[in-house]
Amino acid sequence: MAERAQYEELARQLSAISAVKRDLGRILPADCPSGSAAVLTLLGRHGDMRMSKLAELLAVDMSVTSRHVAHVADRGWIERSPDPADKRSRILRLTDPGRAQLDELSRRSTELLAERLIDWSDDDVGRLIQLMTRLRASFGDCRSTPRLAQAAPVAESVAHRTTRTPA
Amino acid sequence: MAERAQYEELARQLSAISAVKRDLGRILPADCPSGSAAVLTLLGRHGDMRMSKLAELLAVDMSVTSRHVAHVADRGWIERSPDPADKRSRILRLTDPGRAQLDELSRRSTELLAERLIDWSDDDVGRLIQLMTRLRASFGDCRSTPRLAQAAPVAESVAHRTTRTPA
DNA sequence: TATTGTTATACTCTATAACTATA
DNA sequence: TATAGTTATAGAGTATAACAATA
Repeated sequence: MAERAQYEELARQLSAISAVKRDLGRILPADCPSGSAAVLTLLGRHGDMRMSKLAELLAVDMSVTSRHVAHVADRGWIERSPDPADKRSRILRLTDPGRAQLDELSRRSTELLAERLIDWSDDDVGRLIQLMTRLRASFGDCRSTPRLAQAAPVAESVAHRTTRTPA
Repeated sequence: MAERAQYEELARQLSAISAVKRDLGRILPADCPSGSAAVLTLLGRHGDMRMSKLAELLAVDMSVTSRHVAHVADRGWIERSPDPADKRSRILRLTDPGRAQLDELSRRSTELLAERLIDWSDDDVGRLIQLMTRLRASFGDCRSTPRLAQAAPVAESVAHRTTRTPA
Protein backbone atom coordinates (compact mmCIF):
# COMPACT_ATOMS: atom_id res chain seq x y z
CA MET A 1 0.00 0.00 0.00
CA ALA A 2 1.30 3.40 -0.99
CA GLU A 3 0.60 6.82 0.37
CA ARG A 4 -1.74 9.40 -0.99
CA ALA A 5 1.09 11.65 -2.17
CA GLN A 6 2.46 8.77 -4.19
CA TYR A 7 -0.87 8.14 -5.86
CA GLU A 8 -1.15 11.79 -6.76
CA GLU A 9 2.32 11.71 -8.23
CA LEU A 10 1.55 8.59 -10.21
CA ALA A 11 -1.60 10.18 -11.59
CA ARG A 12 0.46 13.16 -12.64
CA GLN A 13 3.04 10.99 -14.36
CA LEU A 14 0.35 9.11 -16.20
CA SER A 15 -1.04 12.37 -17.42
CA ALA A 16 2.35 13.63 -18.49
CA ILE A 17 3.52 10.48 -20.21
CA SER A 18 1.28 11.28 -23.14
CA ALA A 19 3.90 13.78 -24.24
CA VAL A 20 6.18 10.83 -24.89
CA LYS A 21 3.39 9.10 -26.74
CA ARG A 22 2.87 12.15 -28.91
CA ASP A 23 6.57 12.24 -29.68
CA LEU A 24 6.41 8.67 -30.86
CA GLY A 25 3.32 9.49 -32.87
CA ARG A 26 5.14 12.21 -34.78
CA ILE A 27 7.45 9.77 -36.48
CA LEU A 28 4.61 7.72 -37.95
CA PRO A 29 4.00 7.71 -41.71
CA ALA A 30 1.36 10.20 -42.81
CA ASP A 31 -1.24 7.59 -43.70
CA CYS A 32 -0.64 5.44 -40.66
CA PRO A 33 -1.80 7.19 -37.48
CA SER A 34 -1.35 5.61 -34.08
CA GLY A 35 -4.65 3.75 -34.21
CA SER A 36 -3.62 2.00 -37.39
CA ALA A 37 -0.19 1.30 -36.03
CA ALA A 38 -1.71 -0.34 -32.97
CA VAL A 39 -3.84 -2.60 -35.14
CA LEU A 40 -0.86 -3.72 -37.19
CA THR A 41 1.28 -4.25 -34.12
CA LEU A 42 -1.28 -6.41 -32.36
CA LEU A 43 -1.98 -8.49 -35.44
CA GLY A 44 1.75 -8.97 -35.84
CA ARG A 45 2.16 -10.15 -32.30
CA HIS A 46 -0.95 -12.18 -31.74
CA GLY A 47 -1.68 -13.42 -35.22
CA ASP A 48 -5.04 -13.56 -36.96
CA MET A 49 -8.03 -12.68 -34.84
CA ARG A 50 -11.58 -11.43 -34.89
CA MET A 51 -12.70 -7.86 -34.40
CA SER A 52 -13.91 -8.50 -30.88
CA LYS A 53 -10.60 -9.95 -29.85
CA LEU A 54 -8.74 -7.03 -31.34
CA ALA A 55 -11.04 -4.59 -29.56
CA GLU A 56 -10.22 -6.33 -26.32
CA LEU A 57 -6.50 -6.12 -26.98
CA LEU A 58 -6.76 -2.47 -27.95
CA ALA A 59 -8.86 -1.83 -24.86
CA VAL A 60 -11.24 0.36 -26.80
CA ASP A 61 -14.82 0.07 -27.91
CA MET A 62 -15.52 -2.11 -30.89
CA SER A 63 -16.84 0.86 -32.83
CA VAL A 64 -13.42 2.45 -32.51
CA THR A 65 -11.76 -0.77 -33.51
CA SER A 66 -13.99 -0.98 -36.55
CA ARG A 67 -12.84 2.42 -37.73
CA HIS A 68 -9.16 1.68 -37.26
CA VAL A 69 -9.52 -1.65 -39.00
CA ALA A 70 -11.34 -0.07 -41.92
CA HIS A 71 -8.47 2.36 -42.30
CA VAL A 72 -5.77 -0.28 -42.50
CA ALA A 73 -7.95 -2.52 -44.68
CA ASP A 74 -8.49 0.34 -47.12
CA ARG A 75 -4.74 0.53 -47.51
CA GLY A 76 -4.37 -3.17 -48.11
CA TRP A 77 -2.43 -3.83 -44.93
CA ILE A 78 -4.90 -6.38 -43.66
CA GLU A 79 -7.57 -8.63 -45.07
CA ARG A 80 -10.97 -9.30 -43.57
CA SER A 81 -12.24 -12.74 -44.39
CA PRO A 82 -15.53 -14.17 -43.18
CA ASP A 83 -15.31 -16.52 -40.24
CA PRO A 84 -16.64 -19.91 -41.38
CA ALA A 85 -17.59 -20.73 -37.81
CA ASP A 86 -19.65 -17.58 -37.27
CA LYS A 87 -20.88 -15.60 -40.21
CA ARG A 88 -21.24 -12.47 -38.12
CA SER A 89 -17.51 -12.38 -37.52
CA ARG A 90 -14.60 -11.46 -39.69
CA ILE A 91 -11.10 -12.77 -39.36
CA LEU A 92 -8.37 -10.17 -39.61
CA ARG A 93 -5.07 -11.09 -41.17
CA LEU A 94 -1.94 -9.12 -42.00
CA THR A 95 -1.08 -8.99 -45.69
CA ASP A 96 2.45 -8.84 -47.02
CA PRO A 97 2.27 -5.08 -47.51
CA GLY A 98 0.93 -4.96 -43.96
CA ARG A 99 3.99 -6.75 -42.67
CA ALA A 100 6.19 -4.41 -44.61
CA GLN A 101 4.42 -1.45 -43.08
CA LEU A 102 4.76 -3.01 -39.65
CA ASP A 103 8.49 -3.46 -40.19
CA GLU A 104 8.77 0.19 -41.10
CA LEU A 105 6.88 1.22 -37.98
CA SER A 106 9.09 -0.94 -35.86
CA ARG A 107 12.18 0.48 -37.46
CA ARG A 108 11.13 4.05 -36.82
CA SER A 109 10.06 3.63 -33.22
CA THR A 110 13.11 1.57 -32.39
CA GLU A 111 15.33 4.20 -33.91
CA LEU A 112 13.72 6.97 -31.90
CA LEU A 113 13.78 5.04 -28.66
CA ALA A 114 17.37 3.96 -29.15
CA GLU A 115 18.30 7.59 -29.57
CA ARG A 116 16.30 8.89 -26.64
CA LEU A 117 17.21 6.10 -24.25
CA ILE A 118 20.84 6.01 -25.23
CA ASP A 119 21.95 6.13 -21.59
CA TRP A 120 19.44 3.64 -20.23
CA SER A 121 20.64 0.23 -19.21
CA ASP A 122 18.97 -2.84 -20.56
CA ASP A 123 17.81 -3.62 -17.03
CA ASP A 124 16.19 -0.25 -16.51
CA VAL A 125 14.25 -0.50 -19.74
CA GLY A 126 13.17 -3.96 -18.69
CA ARG A 127 12.07 -2.74 -15.29
CA LEU A 128 9.98 0.02 -16.83
CA ILE A 129 8.32 -2.42 -19.21
CA GLN A 130 7.62 -4.77 -16.36
CA LEU A 131 6.07 -2.11 -14.16
CA MET A 132 3.96 -0.70 -16.97
CA THR A 133 2.74 -4.16 -17.80
CA ARG A 134 1.82 -4.77 -14.21
CA LEU A 135 0.07 -1.42 -14.02
CA ARG A 136 -2.13 -2.32 -16.95
CA ALA A 137 -2.85 -5.69 -15.42
CA SER A 138 -3.84 -4.04 -12.16
CA PHE A 139 -6.28 -1.91 -14.06
CA GLY A 140 -8.15 -4.96 -15.06
CA ASP A 141 -7.08 -5.54 -18.58
CA CYS A 142 -6.30 -9.09 -19.28
CA ARG A 143 -5.28 -7.85 -22.69
CA SER A 144 -2.07 -7.96 -24.45
CA THR A 145 0.33 -9.81 -22.34
CA PRO A 146 2.21 -10.28 -25.54
CA ARG A 147 3.72 -13.63 -24.92
CA LEU A 148 6.30 -13.00 -27.56
CA ALA A 149 8.72 -15.81 -27.06
CA GLN A 150 11.60 -13.52 -27.86
CA ALA A 151 13.59 -11.52 -25.44
CA ALA A 152 10.98 -9.87 -23.29
CA PRO A 153 10.89 -11.75 -20.03
CA VAL A 154 8.45 -9.63 -18.12
CA ALA A 155 4.79 -9.72 -18.47
CA GLU A 156 3.68 -12.88 -16.91
CA SER A 157 5.67 -13.25 -13.77
CA VAL A 158 4.27 -10.16 -12.24
CA ALA A 159 0.88 -9.91 -13.80
CA HIS A 160 -1.70 -10.05 -11.13
CA ARG A 161 -4.58 -10.42 -13.41
CA THR A 162 -7.83 -9.68 -11.76
CA THR A 163 -10.65 -11.67 -13.20
CA ARG A 164 -12.64 -8.59 -13.85
CA THR A 165 -14.06 -8.05 -17.29
CA PRO A 166 -12.95 -4.82 -18.93
CA ALA A 167 -15.49 -2.13 -19.48
CA MET B 1 21.72 0.20 -24.42
CA ALA B 2 18.82 -2.12 -24.83
CA GLU B 3 17.89 -4.51 -27.59
CA ARG B 4 15.49 -3.94 -30.40
CA ALA B 5 12.89 -6.33 -29.01
CA GLN B 6 12.88 -4.34 -25.81
CA TYR B 7 12.31 -1.09 -27.64
CA GLU B 8 9.42 -2.61 -29.52
CA GLU B 9 7.94 -3.84 -26.31
CA LEU B 10 8.34 -0.46 -24.67
CA ALA B 11 6.64 1.23 -27.61
CA ARG B 12 3.78 -1.21 -27.28
CA GLN B 13 3.45 -0.56 -23.55
CA LEU B 14 3.44 3.16 -24.14
CA SER B 15 0.66 2.74 -26.63
CA ALA B 16 -1.32 0.52 -24.31
CA ILE B 17 -0.91 2.60 -21.19
CA SER B 18 -3.45 5.05 -22.51
CA ALA B 19 -6.12 2.59 -21.47
CA VAL B 20 -5.13 3.31 -17.89
CA LYS B 21 -5.24 7.00 -18.62
CA ARG B 22 -8.73 6.67 -20.05
CA ASP B 23 -9.82 4.79 -16.96
CA LEU B 24 -8.59 7.63 -14.81
CA GLY B 25 -10.33 10.08 -17.10
CA ARG B 26 -13.68 8.41 -16.58
CA ILE B 27 -13.83 9.36 -12.93
CA LEU B 28 -13.43 13.08 -13.65
CA PRO B 29 -16.33 15.45 -13.00
CA ALA B 30 -18.38 16.16 -16.09
CA ASP B 31 -17.23 19.76 -16.47
CA CYS B 32 -13.61 19.03 -15.74
CA PRO B 33 -12.01 17.01 -18.54
CA SER B 34 -8.44 15.87 -18.33
CA GLY B 35 -7.05 19.02 -19.89
CA SER B 36 -8.62 21.13 -17.19
CA ALA B 37 -7.51 18.72 -14.50
CA ALA B 38 -3.94 18.99 -15.72
CA VAL B 39 -4.05 22.76 -15.53
CA LEU B 40 -5.34 22.72 -11.97
CA THR B 41 -2.84 20.08 -10.91
CA LEU B 42 0.15 21.95 -12.27
CA LEU B 43 -0.95 25.25 -10.77
CA GLY B 44 -1.42 23.50 -7.46
CA ARG B 45 2.04 22.03 -7.56
CA HIS B 46 4.09 24.80 -9.06
CA GLY B 47 2.17 27.85 -7.93
CA ASP B 48 1.26 30.91 -9.96
CA MET B 49 2.76 31.06 -13.42
CA ARG B 50 2.37 32.52 -16.88
CA MET B 51 0.73 30.86 -19.86
CA SER B 52 4.02 30.08 -21.51
CA LYS B 53 5.35 28.34 -18.43
CA LEU B 54 2.19 26.31 -18.12
CA ALA B 55 2.39 25.33 -21.78
CA GLU B 56 5.90 24.10 -21.15
CA LEU B 57 4.82 22.06 -18.14
CA LEU B 58 1.89 20.61 -20.05
CA ALA B 59 4.19 19.87 -22.97
CA VAL B 60 1.60 21.07 -25.45
CA ASP B 61 1.33 24.02 -27.77
CA MET B 62 0.35 27.33 -26.24
CA SER B 63 -2.83 27.40 -28.31
CA VAL B 64 -3.90 24.22 -26.57
CA THR B 65 -2.94 25.63 -23.23
CA SER B 66 -4.98 28.71 -23.95
CA ARG B 67 -8.09 26.67 -24.53
CA HIS B 68 -7.69 24.61 -21.39
CA VAL B 69 -7.01 27.72 -19.35
CA ALA B 70 -10.06 29.45 -20.77
CA HIS B 71 -12.16 26.48 -19.73
CA VAL B 72 -11.04 26.51 -16.11
CA ALA B 73 -11.17 30.31 -15.95
CA ASP B 74 -14.76 30.27 -17.20
CA ARG B 75 -15.62 28.09 -14.27
CA GLY B 76 -13.91 30.34 -11.77
CA TRP B 77 -11.24 27.85 -10.84
CA ILE B 78 -8.38 30.17 -11.78
CA GLU B 79 -7.83 33.88 -12.22
CA ARG B 80 -5.85 35.53 -14.97
CA SER B 81 -4.28 38.76 -13.86
CA PRO B 82 -2.10 40.95 -16.04
CA ASP B 83 1.61 40.65 -15.46
CA PRO B 84 2.88 44.05 -14.33
CA ALA B 85 6.30 43.24 -15.72
CA ASP B 86 5.04 42.37 -19.20
CA LYS B 87 1.65 43.48 -20.36
CA ARG B 88 1.48 40.75 -22.95
CA SER B 89 1.52 38.11 -20.25
CA ARG B 90 -1.06 36.93 -17.81
CA ILE B 91 -0.41 35.39 -14.44
CA LEU B 92 -2.49 32.35 -13.64
CA ARG B 93 -3.56 31.70 -10.08
CA LEU B 94 -5.78 29.09 -8.46
CA THR B 95 -8.87 30.47 -6.77
CA ASP B 96 -10.43 28.95 -3.66
CA PRO B 97 -13.05 27.13 -5.73
CA GLY B 98 -10.17 25.97 -7.89
CA ARG B 99 -8.41 24.48 -4.89
CA ALA B 100 -11.62 22.81 -3.86
CA GLN B 101 -11.97 21.33 -7.31
CA LEU B 102 -8.37 20.20 -7.21
CA ASP B 103 -8.96 18.51 -3.87
CA GLU B 104 -11.89 16.68 -5.35
CA LEU B 105 -9.83 15.55 -8.32
CA SER B 106 -7.10 14.35 -6.04
CA ARG B 107 -9.59 12.52 -3.88
CA ARG B 108 -11.08 10.68 -6.83
CA SER B 109 -7.86 9.67 -8.52
CA THR B 110 -6.31 8.62 -5.24
CA GLU B 111 -9.34 6.52 -4.44
CA LEU B 112 -9.22 4.78 -7.80
CA LEU B 113 -5.50 4.16 -7.67
CA ALA B 114 -5.65 2.91 -4.11
CA GLU B 115 -8.25 0.42 -5.19
CA ARG B 116 -6.49 -0.73 -8.34
CA LEU B 117 -3.01 -0.86 -6.83
CA ILE B 118 -4.12 -2.49 -3.62
CA ASP B 119 -1.43 -5.14 -3.87
CA TRP B 120 1.42 -2.88 -4.92
CA SER B 121 4.15 -2.11 -2.45
CA ASP B 122 5.10 1.44 -1.73
CA ASP B 123 8.48 0.74 -3.25
CA ASP B 124 7.08 -0.57 -6.51
CA VAL B 125 4.87 2.46 -6.95
CA GLY B 126 7.89 4.62 -6.25
CA ARG B 127 9.98 2.75 -8.79
CA LEU B 128 7.34 3.16 -11.46
CA ILE B 129 7.09 6.89 -10.77
CA GLN B 130 10.84 7.17 -10.90
CA LEU B 131 11.16 5.38 -14.22
CA MET B 132 8.30 7.28 -15.82
CA THR B 133 9.87 10.53 -14.69
CA ARG B 134 13.16 9.53 -16.16
CA LEU B 135 11.50 8.47 -19.38
CA ARG B 136 9.93 11.89 -19.79
CA ALA B 137 13.25 13.50 -19.04
CA SER B 138 14.96 11.38 -21.66
CA PHE B 139 12.40 12.56 -24.17
CA GLY B 140 13.56 16.07 -23.75
CA ASP B 141 11.03 17.60 -21.53
CA CYS B 142 12.68 19.61 -18.86
CA ARG B 143 9.58 19.57 -16.74
CA SER B 144 10.13 18.69 -13.17
CA THR B 145 8.29 16.81 -10.56
CA PRO B 146 8.67 18.69 -7.34
CA ARG B 147 8.37 15.70 -5.11
CA LEU B 148 11.07 13.70 -6.76
CA ALA B 149 13.30 16.17 -8.47
CA GLN B 150 13.66 19.12 -6.22
CA ALA B 151 16.39 20.65 -8.26
CA ALA B 152 14.59 22.11 -11.25
CA PRO B 153 13.81 25.77 -10.73
CA VAL B 154 11.69 27.98 -12.89
CA ALA B 155 14.25 29.37 -15.27
CA GLU B 156 15.46 26.17 -16.73
CA SER B 157 17.54 26.03 -19.82
CA VAL B 158 15.38 25.18 -22.73
CA ALA B 159 18.08 22.94 -24.06
CA HIS B 160 16.20 19.84 -24.89
CA ARG B 161 17.67 16.56 -23.96
CA THR B 162 20.64 17.84 -22.05
CA THR B 163 18.59 17.95 -18.92
CA ARG B 164 18.25 14.68 -17.24
CA THR B 165 16.63 13.81 -13.99
CA PRO B 166 17.81 10.41 -12.92
CA ALA B 167 16.05 10.99 -9.63
C1' DT C 1 -33.49 -12.52 -27.73
C1' DA C 2 -28.45 -11.89 -27.73
C1' DT C 3 -24.21 -11.03 -30.16
C1' DT C 4 -20.90 -9.33 -33.97
C1' DG C 5 -19.83 -5.71 -36.38
C1' DT C 6 -20.79 -1.08 -38.85
C1' DT C 7 -22.14 3.64 -39.07
C1' DA C 8 -23.69 8.28 -37.39
C1' DT C 9 -22.99 11.66 -34.05
C1' DA C 10 -20.66 14.19 -30.61
C1' DC C 11 -16.88 15.40 -27.55
C1' DT C 12 -11.95 15.94 -26.20
C1' DC C 13 -7.27 16.69 -27.34
C1' DT C 14 -3.81 18.43 -30.36
C1' DA C 15 -1.20 21.25 -33.96
C1' DT C 16 -0.84 24.92 -37.56
C1' DA C 17 -1.70 29.34 -39.02
C1' DA C 18 -3.53 33.90 -38.76
C1' DC C 19 -4.26 37.60 -35.73
C1' DT C 20 -3.69 41.26 -31.59
C1' DA C 21 -1.12 43.64 -28.45
C1' DT C 22 2.73 44.44 -26.49
C1' DA C 23 8.13 44.35 -26.20
C1' DT D 1 11.13 42.61 -35.70
C1' DA D 2 10.07 39.35 -32.12
C1' DT D 3 7.28 37.49 -28.43
C1' DA D 4 2.80 36.35 -25.41
C1' DG D 5 -1.42 34.97 -26.00
C1' DT D 6 -6.00 34.17 -28.55
C1' DT D 7 -8.90 32.20 -31.99
C1' DA D 8 -10.19 29.52 -36.20
C1' DT D 9 -9.67 25.44 -38.45
C1' DA D 10 -8.60 20.74 -39.18
C1' DG D 11 -7.26 15.95 -37.90
C1' DA D 12 -7.13 12.02 -34.72
C1' DG D 13 -9.06 9.21 -30.81
C1' DT D 14 -12.86 7.76 -28.26
C1' DA D 15 -17.73 6.61 -26.54
C1' DT D 16 -22.80 6.11 -27.13
C1' DA D 17 -26.56 4.82 -29.68
C1' DA D 18 -28.98 3.05 -33.56
C1' DC D 19 -28.77 -0.40 -36.96
C1' DA D 20 -27.92 -4.87 -39.84
C1' DA D 21 -26.99 -9.62 -40.07
C1' DT D 22 -26.47 -13.75 -37.77
C1' DA D 23 -26.53 -16.88 -33.67
